Amino acid sequence: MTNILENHLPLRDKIYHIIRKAILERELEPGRRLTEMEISKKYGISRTPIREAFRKLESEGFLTILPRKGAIITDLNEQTVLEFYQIKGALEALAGRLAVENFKHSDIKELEELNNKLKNIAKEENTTLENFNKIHNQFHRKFILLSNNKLLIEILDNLTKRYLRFRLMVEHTNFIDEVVKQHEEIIDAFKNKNIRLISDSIKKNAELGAQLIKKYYINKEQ
Amino acid sequence: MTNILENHLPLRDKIYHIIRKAILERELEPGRRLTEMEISKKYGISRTPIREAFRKLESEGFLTILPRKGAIITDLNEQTVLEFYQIKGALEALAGRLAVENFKHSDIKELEELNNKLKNIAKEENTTLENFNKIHNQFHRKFILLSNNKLLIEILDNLTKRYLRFRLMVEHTNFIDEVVKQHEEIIDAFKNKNIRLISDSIKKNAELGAQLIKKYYINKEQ
DNA sequence: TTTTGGTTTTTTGTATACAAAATAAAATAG
DNA sequence: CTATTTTATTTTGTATACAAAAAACCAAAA
Repeated sequence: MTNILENHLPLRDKIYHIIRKAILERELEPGRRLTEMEISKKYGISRTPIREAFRKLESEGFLTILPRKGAIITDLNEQTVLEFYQIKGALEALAGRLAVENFKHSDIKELEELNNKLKNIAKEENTTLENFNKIHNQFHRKFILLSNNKLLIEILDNLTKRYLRFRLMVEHTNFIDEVVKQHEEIIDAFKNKNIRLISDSIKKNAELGAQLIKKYYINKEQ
Repeated sequence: MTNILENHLPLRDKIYHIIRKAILERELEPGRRLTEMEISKKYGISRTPIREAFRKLESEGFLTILPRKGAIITDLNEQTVLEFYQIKGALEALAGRLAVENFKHSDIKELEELNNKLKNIAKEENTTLENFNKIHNQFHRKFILLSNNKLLIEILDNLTKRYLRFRLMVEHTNFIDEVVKQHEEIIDAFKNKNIRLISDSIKKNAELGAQLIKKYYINKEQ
C-alpha cells in the first residue's frame, strides 16, 4: 500500500492529507476551529505549507475560512446531503448514458462480481461500513470511468470525497439487500443498452442514498 | 461598479482575480509558464499571497502546477469543451426540474425579458460577444438559482467561470436567432410545468453550445 | 555537429519575522 | 454586580531569507 505521508510529497500535500483524513474520520468534529499555530506545533512544521493546505481544504468544502478569522470545519446538515444526492444522481446517470457505448462483456461481468461481493458482505458477521463503502464505490466508479468524460470523473471523484463523511455516519448494512437489488437493475439496464432505464435506475439508487442519510438525521433529533 | 482590486480584500484574492482575468481574456495564453517571481516583481508584492492564489487557480483548473517545476496555464482542447457541455446540460436540466416548483409568474416574465434582450442584441450594430454572454448567463442563472440547490449553484458557477474562456473564442452572434428560439422552448416548458420538456430543451441548448465550439476548432485546423 | 558533464542561475519549498486585525482578559465606570 | 472601555494576547496576513531542486548554460570530447 502506498502511504501518502511517506512518499516525498511537498509538505503542503502531506499536511493536507493528514487534516482531511482527520475530518473524514471525525477526529476533528464539524464546527471546531482550527488555527495554523495549532497544526504547526503539533507536527513541527512552519505555517506556510499549512496555509496552503487550508486553502485547498477550503476549496473542497472541508473547511470554511473567514478572512482574518481562521478556519472552521464545515458542518454538513441534512439539506446539504439531499442536495448532494440530487447532483450525484444526475451526474452518474449522465455517466451511465455515456458509458453504454464503451461497455464490453467483461465490464458487465466485473459489475456483477462487485455486486456479488456486496451481497456477501451482508451475510458476513463482522462487516465494517468502510468495507461496504469501498466495494460500493468501486461499483459506481466502474461505469463512471467508462463514460470516458475526464471532467465528469474529476467532478464525481471530488464530490464523493467531499461527502464521504456522511456515508460513514449511516448504518448502510440494514439496506444492503435493497442496494444490491437496485444494482442488479442497473446491470440489467446496461445489458439491454436501454438508455432510459440506465438513467432511471441510477437516479433511483442515489435517491435511496439520500433516504438513508435522512433517517440518520431523523434519529439524531430524537 | 465594484472594483475587486480596490476593496480591501486579502492580497491573495486580489492577485487571484488579476491572474484569472488575464487568463480569461487571453492576455496569458495557454501553455505559458508563470513564475512566482514574475508576478511578484510586476505587482510589487511578496510571493506568499501569490503562491496561495496559484493554488486556488489550480483547483479551479486555470493553472496546472507541477511540484518543484511551477505553474503553466491550462490548455483547453476540443475534447474538454465537449465534456464540459455534456455536464452543463445534465446539471442545468436537473436545475430546471428542481426549479419548476419554485417558479412564480414574475420569474417567467423575467426569463422572457432576458430573452428579448438577447433578440435585440442580434439586431444591434456594434454588439460585443461579452455583452451577449452576460445576458445569456443571466438567463441560465435565473432558473439555476430557482432550483434552490446551493451545491448545484456553486458547481455550475464554478464550471461556468472555468470554461468562460471558450465562450469568448466563438462568434455566437451568427447563432443568436437559434439560441433565442431554444430559449423560448425552455420558457414554454416552464410555463407548462412539463418536466420532460424542461429537461430536454435545456439539454438541447447545451448541445448547441458544444456545436459552436466544435466549429471553432474545425476552422482553427484549416 | 552532436553529445555529455559539470557549473551557474533560476525557481520552488519551507521557515521565520513582524505588522495588522481579531479575540480574550482585565480594569474601570455606572 | 453588570456593562463598557481599555489593554493584553492570540491569530492571521504579508514580507523576507535561505535551502533544495530544476533549468539553463557552457565547454570539452566524441
